[in-house]
Amino acid sequence: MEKYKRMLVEKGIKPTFQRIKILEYLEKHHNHPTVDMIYSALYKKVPTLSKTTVYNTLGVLSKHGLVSVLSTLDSEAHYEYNFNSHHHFICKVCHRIIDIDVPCTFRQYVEELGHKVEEVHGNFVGICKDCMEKQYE
Amino acid sequence: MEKYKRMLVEKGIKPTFQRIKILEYLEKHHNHPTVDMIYSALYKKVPTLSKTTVYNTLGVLSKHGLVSVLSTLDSEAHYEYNFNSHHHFICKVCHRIIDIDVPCTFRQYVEELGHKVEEVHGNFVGICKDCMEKQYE
DNA sequence: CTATTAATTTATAATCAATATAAATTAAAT
DNA sequence: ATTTAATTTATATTGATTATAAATTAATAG
Repeated sequence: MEKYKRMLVEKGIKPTFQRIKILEYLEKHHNHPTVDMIYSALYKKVPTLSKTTVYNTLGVLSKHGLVSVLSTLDSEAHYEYNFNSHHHFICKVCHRIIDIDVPCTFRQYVEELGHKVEEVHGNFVGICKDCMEKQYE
Repeated sequence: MEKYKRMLVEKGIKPTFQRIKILEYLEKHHNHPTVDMIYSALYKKVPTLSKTTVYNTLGVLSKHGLVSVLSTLDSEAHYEYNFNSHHHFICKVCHRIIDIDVPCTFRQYVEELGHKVEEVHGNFVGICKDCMEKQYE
């Protein structure tokens, strides 16, 4: 709790119970959750929680760079804790999102074109290893 | 017209007037349009066109690999004609999507992890050159 | 410690892109 | 020319997100 409270205060965000719990959830679960997943998971521990608060909090956290919104083609937005820069593999079969730890090699090139790059989103879309293997069982 | 008709027939898609016009629009306009943009542009020439048809057609075309859906954080989906593989720069200020002609260097690495890669989406998000220059005028 | 003020949370309603449905139209094939 | 199947269209519905306003909570001053 204290850890997350400090992180929020450092960014100038009022550390409410709900915000602490949502930030904690995202830091501990690297499952790229949707609003609904976060809400369902925290509802047990924070029974008064409302979905609007999850939306609001994710907005605040991402505005301050603590979390990122992923660029997926899913109808629901997926979020992740901003622990380091990496790419994603999105499986068309099981819909899992898998972290791919490669750096972006073109950021500087794009900056040299005159654009200011603030975020890099790299997605590989296809069929993940597990689903490929299941096809041949 | 004939060119687009042939492309559709080759893919086994029935070449209706609406589909030909939508494919033609996408091949000629590299503005990464939304459904609404396509509908508004074609409405003049195809007055009976309905938005549902634009949705359906884009679904058919992307299923057959003629067009791609972009991974943006926008509420509306953006489409593009599949002329070659490239990345995108998305401007937070003017919301333009700019083609960035760089290849993806990690596709093979991801394949080696055991995942089957079918699409690669690379997005740089930030402030484009034009908007950066306008800030200092 | 209490009261005041401002911010946050919550419940509810509204929005809007996308999809589902079914009737009307068109195209393909005999 | 007729039948059949596919496509288009109009309409209704869905569902994620946002807007609004009331209730609650947190921060601050007295």
